[in-house]
Amino acid sequence: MNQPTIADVARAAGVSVATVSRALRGLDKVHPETRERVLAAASELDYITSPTASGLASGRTRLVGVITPYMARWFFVEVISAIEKALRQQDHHVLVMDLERSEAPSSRHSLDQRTLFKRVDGVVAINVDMLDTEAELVRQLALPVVTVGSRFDTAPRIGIDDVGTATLAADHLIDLGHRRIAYIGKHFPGSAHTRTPSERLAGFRASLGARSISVPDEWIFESEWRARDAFASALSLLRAEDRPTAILAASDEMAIGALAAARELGIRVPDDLSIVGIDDHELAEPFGLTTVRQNVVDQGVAAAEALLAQLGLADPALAVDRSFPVELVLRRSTAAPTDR
Amino acid sequence: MNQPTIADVARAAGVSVATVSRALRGLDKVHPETRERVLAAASELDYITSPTASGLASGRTRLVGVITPYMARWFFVEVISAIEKALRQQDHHVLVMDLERSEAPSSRHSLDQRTLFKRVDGVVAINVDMLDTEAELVRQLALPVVTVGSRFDTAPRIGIDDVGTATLAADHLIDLGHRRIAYIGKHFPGSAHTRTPSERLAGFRASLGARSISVPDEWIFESEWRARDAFASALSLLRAEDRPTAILAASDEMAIGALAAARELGIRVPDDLSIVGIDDHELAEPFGLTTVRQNVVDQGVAAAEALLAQLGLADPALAVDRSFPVELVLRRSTAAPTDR
DNA sequence: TTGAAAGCGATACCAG
DNA sequence: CTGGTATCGCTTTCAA
Repeated sequence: MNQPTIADVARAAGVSVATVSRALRGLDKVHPETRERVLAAASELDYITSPTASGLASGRTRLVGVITPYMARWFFVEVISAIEKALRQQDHHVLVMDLERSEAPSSRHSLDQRTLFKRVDGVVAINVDMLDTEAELVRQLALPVVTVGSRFDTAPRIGIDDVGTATLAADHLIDLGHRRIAYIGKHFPGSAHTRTPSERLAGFRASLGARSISVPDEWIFESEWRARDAFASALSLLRAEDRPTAILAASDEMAIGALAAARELGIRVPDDLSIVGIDDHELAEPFGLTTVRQNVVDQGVAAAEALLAQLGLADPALAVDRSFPVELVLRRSTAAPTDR
Repeated sequence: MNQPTIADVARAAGVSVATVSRALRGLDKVHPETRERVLAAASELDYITSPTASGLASGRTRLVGVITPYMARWFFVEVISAIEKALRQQDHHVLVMDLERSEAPSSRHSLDQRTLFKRVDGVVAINVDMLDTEAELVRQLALPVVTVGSRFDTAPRIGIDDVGTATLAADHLIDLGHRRIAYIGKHFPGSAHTRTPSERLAGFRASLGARSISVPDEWIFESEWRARDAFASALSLLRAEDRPTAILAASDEMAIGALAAARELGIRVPDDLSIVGIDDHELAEPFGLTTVRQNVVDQGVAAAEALLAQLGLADPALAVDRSFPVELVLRRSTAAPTDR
């Protein structure tokens, strides 16, 4: 079945294509009665505007690029999903660009013109540190940008206070009486995702520093932000003769890995070891993990709004930095250290 | 900076736009020397074909719609990520359409013409049962389709043998000596995702039936396929006076929920209870979960290939059903039942 | 092998 | 408020 074009609608409604275009897009300066007739004809014919044609003519594709260092991780997929749903409500679609290079986890793919030019109206960058060439490209294309977590030029940044979040978690451990605290989640050099990891580590250090508590370097673990790697780190940490009484993991996925490691070694949580995470991942509750909760959906929606605002499709006041609150959630993985 | 158009390249190379178009797309009937000149001019100018214009003229958008009942779940995000990467290598992009309706988990969004018409060249449907209207629409638009898991008309279907997979897991429990086995993961009526759940349940029943083992209805749990819900189900199951010696969870996420429930109740795994899952989720290894492994990346790549094949961009022989092997992975969550 | 020109299906400016 | 028409940038006959 051949799809009808705007000309068909015009003919059916007895008006010009120009009028159809206006009527359909809800522009003013169209007589209500005329609009009525156009709408009727359009729905009668099952007419749908061709995105390609309208894109070519208007220069807007209604497509938004979402750039991410990896998509298959809790925070990332949750936020992408929220962005996608929010944008779809405004008739926009998401083009995911996963920079992860499975063959070589520490390096990553880069963006090129082909990916961006005329393809998308704007970009949401989720916790990616743009390469110089990418940044240059984005600036050159003058694409509206919103970031989640990381920073880019003066683009609106949506996120949480990562330093404060980690401080909150560390303070909790200290308040319980812990003084021997390890940290899992320092980023690898050359990672595509560095801002959040380094800020959380900074928050951890700030908290301990404020109470003059010191941490040996071997207790600060570089780790990919996922359970598997944290599991390995925690295993080696907990097998050592001299082990900490508490672990702060920079994400719940890592905290759960640490939990599994403790379980593996027969170390009781929280009796022998306290573990605190950050995120409030779906598994945190079933596993009784104490954590600092952040609301990812809110952040995704905010990112979508900030982008739409820059596209002139939402209140311009929404195109600003927004920092969302976090909250300590006490469960059963933390307790006062046992004297020994 | 204004982006150069095909006319600029033509001028620079001293040929017509038609020739530029051919040369750039690698069509034959272009003199090697001419092509050389065109390519040089194009790269000199940093020329990039406008996807919108080329889309309008050719009718191909190089966009593929990926339809999914939810994107923020292990299997789904992993397969989407694989599809996206595979397609990007062929210069195609993915438009994710997440049908999940957060307000009302049991219902879902539906696709409409706006989403599909002229927007995408083809569709990959991941475990979605299409509504009649959607199916009708897709047929009407004559869009190439590939499915992962579920079925659609005669479209190539990529997946595993779900019945056999569940049978394999159940057989393992039975072989260990279990006769009192519960199942978590029956789908809710009205769910958007039914085929895999019902096939796995069928596999479970087939396995037990073959040995004349019966299961009380209360031991078959309806559950959303995620840890949280399985946790709740397992809790009520394990609190009962009369409880099973083993649980088969239709996915690892649910198995992990069950693991947490056992831990919560002080039930030892595998001593007092065996748990087996399906998937080989990232957390399966750290938690020592016995499971049936499926390779999701392979399936994603295969789906991308099957779609590209239908678009004439890959070996036509790839546009066929493909069933991938699964494998039982023994870990520490299963053992012979203890007499009592 | 190459070029000229007719679309592709809208948008948006300029008149009326 | 409505219509005519140039334009967006490329693809694709049709001729040469």
